[in-house]
Amino acid sequence: MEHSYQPRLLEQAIQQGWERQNPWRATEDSTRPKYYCLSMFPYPSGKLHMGHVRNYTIGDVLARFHRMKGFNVLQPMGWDAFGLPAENAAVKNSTAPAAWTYENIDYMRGQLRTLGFAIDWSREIATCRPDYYRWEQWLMTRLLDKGLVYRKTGTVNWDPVDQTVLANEQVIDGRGWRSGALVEKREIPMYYMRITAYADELLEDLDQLDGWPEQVKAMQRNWIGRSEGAEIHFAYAEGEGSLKVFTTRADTLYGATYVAVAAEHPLATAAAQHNPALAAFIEECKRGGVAEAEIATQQKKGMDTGSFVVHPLTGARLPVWVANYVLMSYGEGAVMAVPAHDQRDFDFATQYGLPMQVVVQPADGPLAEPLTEAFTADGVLVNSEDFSGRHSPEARTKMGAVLMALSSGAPRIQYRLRDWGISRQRYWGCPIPIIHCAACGEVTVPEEDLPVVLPEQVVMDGVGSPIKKDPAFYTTTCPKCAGPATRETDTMDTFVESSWYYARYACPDQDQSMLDGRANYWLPVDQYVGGIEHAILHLLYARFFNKLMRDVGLITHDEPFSRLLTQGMVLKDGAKMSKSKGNTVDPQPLIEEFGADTARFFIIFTSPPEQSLEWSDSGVQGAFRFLKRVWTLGQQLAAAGTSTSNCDAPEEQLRDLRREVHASLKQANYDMERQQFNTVASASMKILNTLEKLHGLGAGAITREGFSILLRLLAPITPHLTEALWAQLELGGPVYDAAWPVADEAALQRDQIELALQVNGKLRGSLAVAASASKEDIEAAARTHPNVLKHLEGLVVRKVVVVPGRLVNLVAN
RNA sequence: GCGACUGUGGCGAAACUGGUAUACGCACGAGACUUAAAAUCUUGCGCCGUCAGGCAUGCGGGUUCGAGUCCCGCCAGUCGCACCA
Repeated sequence: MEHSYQPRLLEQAIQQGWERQNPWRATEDSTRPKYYCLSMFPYPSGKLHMGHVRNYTIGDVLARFHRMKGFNVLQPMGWDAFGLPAENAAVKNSTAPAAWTYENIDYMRGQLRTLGFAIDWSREIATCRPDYYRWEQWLMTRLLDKGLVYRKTGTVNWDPVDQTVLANEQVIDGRGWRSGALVEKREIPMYYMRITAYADELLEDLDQLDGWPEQVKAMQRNWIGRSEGAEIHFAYAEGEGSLKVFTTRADTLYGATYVAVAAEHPLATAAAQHNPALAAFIEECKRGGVAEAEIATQQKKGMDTGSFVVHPLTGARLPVWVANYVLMSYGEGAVMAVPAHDQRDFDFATQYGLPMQVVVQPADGPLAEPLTEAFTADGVLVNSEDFSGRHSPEARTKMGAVLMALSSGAPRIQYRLRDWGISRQRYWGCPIPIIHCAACGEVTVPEEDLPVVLPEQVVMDGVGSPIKKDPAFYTTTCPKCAGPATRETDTMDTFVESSWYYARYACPDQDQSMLDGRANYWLPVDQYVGGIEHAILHLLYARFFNKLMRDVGLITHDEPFSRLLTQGMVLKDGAKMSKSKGNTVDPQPLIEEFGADTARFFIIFTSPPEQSLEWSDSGVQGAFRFLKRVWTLGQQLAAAGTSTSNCDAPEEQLRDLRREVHASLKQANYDMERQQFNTVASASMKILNTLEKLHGLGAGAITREGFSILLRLLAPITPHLTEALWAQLELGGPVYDAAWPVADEAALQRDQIELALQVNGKLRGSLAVAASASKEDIEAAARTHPNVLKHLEGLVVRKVVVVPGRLVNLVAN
């Protein structure tokens, strides 16, 4: 009597066994290579979505695979628990963000356990707990002392109706999401982290990240955006001082016909004081949000300020324009405009009838004027006094030297990367450990007073942050002078918590310091798994924090993540799953109906990890069908008992089938190493197809051998099913500790091989030859093949290409 | 707008370094078992053509004996753009 496959009961029983033995608990062990496998921790939004299931399944496959390969594996889990959605939910449901968050964590933890991940839960972290965030406050005070955190004004989205700062996602088509009011830009004081001080190192160390996808490294390089150029000073025509611009094209300096500044530039502000039209235009530029995509796609507009600056070499008076395409946040917030050699300047100059001057000609002859577009390539200089006749790169170098001699500029390296603004005017975040004292100014909270605890029993009314209205929180005394003082009421960007959690997992119970020696054992993370959407910000900030922690002496390595796997999105009907589109699939009912193993297998099988995954209910059925077949064959083998025969089958048919099993295993091992898990799942399906044939032929030992391979191959993907069958077949120990299978090379040997036969690259037949056949033998056999002879009729063979083991191609004309 | 990526049957996809395109599944067709259905099993399945054969990897070129794979130019879609996480 066969038992049917009942995943719910089976999985619960297996999980209870794991909870008793706790095999995922990791401890430092110098005798084995360590493998720290980390998946990006979730925001506790309420319940798991398919993206989480996919992310953690991929991580779990890697963790379990490496355990079977003999590594000392750590796979932790935690909660990125601060953030905006908790505040929104609190306003909507009249609950406190903390209570909502803890409830979600409890529910989602239960879901993760149901999925059977090999997680060391003793290391669980929630970033909203004071025992976690106190250490980030501690680090912040160190960084303030080192000058790596500083205060300046920054631009935010301001909702004039709700009187509140909006996140970019809360700005929809230039309007506040609740009030519908037109959003304005507003300057407020904020704290910044000096990530630009590490720009060069963040850029250069990308080269040592061999285990990262090239595309992610390329995105980070572009984001950092190092460019070599020059700073050029244009003296004000009236009054003292000069306007600084940065350019990578100093060679085009003689072609500058005007300069343009951002609306927020001091020069624009000054000029607007006695020019109402200009003031109105600047106000217009300040409308709209701060998102770069919005700014970059808006129509280019500008206005003459009426002021002039002086060209540092020619002495010409150049008009100063305000232009909305100039970004205050990049360089000096001002550009020299060279319409003939910069497309944006060309478009702007064309629109406003500003002059153009060609100063660079292409090597192959002069440009046809008037220009129809800017000539932006390097070339030979003209109309540039002493510089005429020089090539662009040479001219750039010389220009830097000449400007320096005139004190009108200097060569300079500029980054696109800006310092990281970490202040948020929100409640549900880590308090910034600073006290403002009328007498002493800005004072960091002393170490013994940390953590600055965020009160959790609050009422969210949707208007402003509770701690900004709570004297019990913000009223304090100055640590320096003991006089009355107020606490900073802004909280930190939640990217701060996620920038160092990977290190804290090594020693989550440490209450005397941020990290201890265990961090140097486990770090760097050997494999990091997460969504491609984090390719730039999170991963750059985490790399930055690693270097900060290194430089305060907490850890020794330079980079946090040795290998990175960026998993694709989960789609339904070709679109990202989202509540608004109504195309979500809840993992919970799926697991209840088919079990975690089916969900895991479907996710692994359906797409390679880095690509998007198209959800398919019938695909889930297919996965379930496959696991049922594995179960059924397992029951039959268990009933048959151990075979007395051996695997050295004399019959050719059995030898061929056994070869198929080992060939699939060999391919699967290759695919496992290159993290192409979908074809590992395919290979396991092929092996099952073959094993069913072998079982039908009564080949007991070969089938049993193949089945033990199949169970181990599937163990990382479907751990419950394989654990149960492994025990039932008495294969020894738990399958999670079984040795990873390796193909038997002897089984892969073959005497005869099939070659493809081509004439002029077209397939004309196939040829069976001895595996040992020489090129000459193969060519001779190919020339006598009837279909080949037919296609060679009237032609002379000019060349024969033999690709060993693959094909023979006769080239004839 | 800028940066990065993706595009192969009706669908998800495979083809590792250029070497027999469509493995493995899904859906669908036919059959078996069944009173029936579900489940399960067997079998067929890129397109055109009666065959011979021809045409097919988003579109247009190129390199090569040979291109899904390499190069150039387009088109479409996806992700990121600094306060969503």
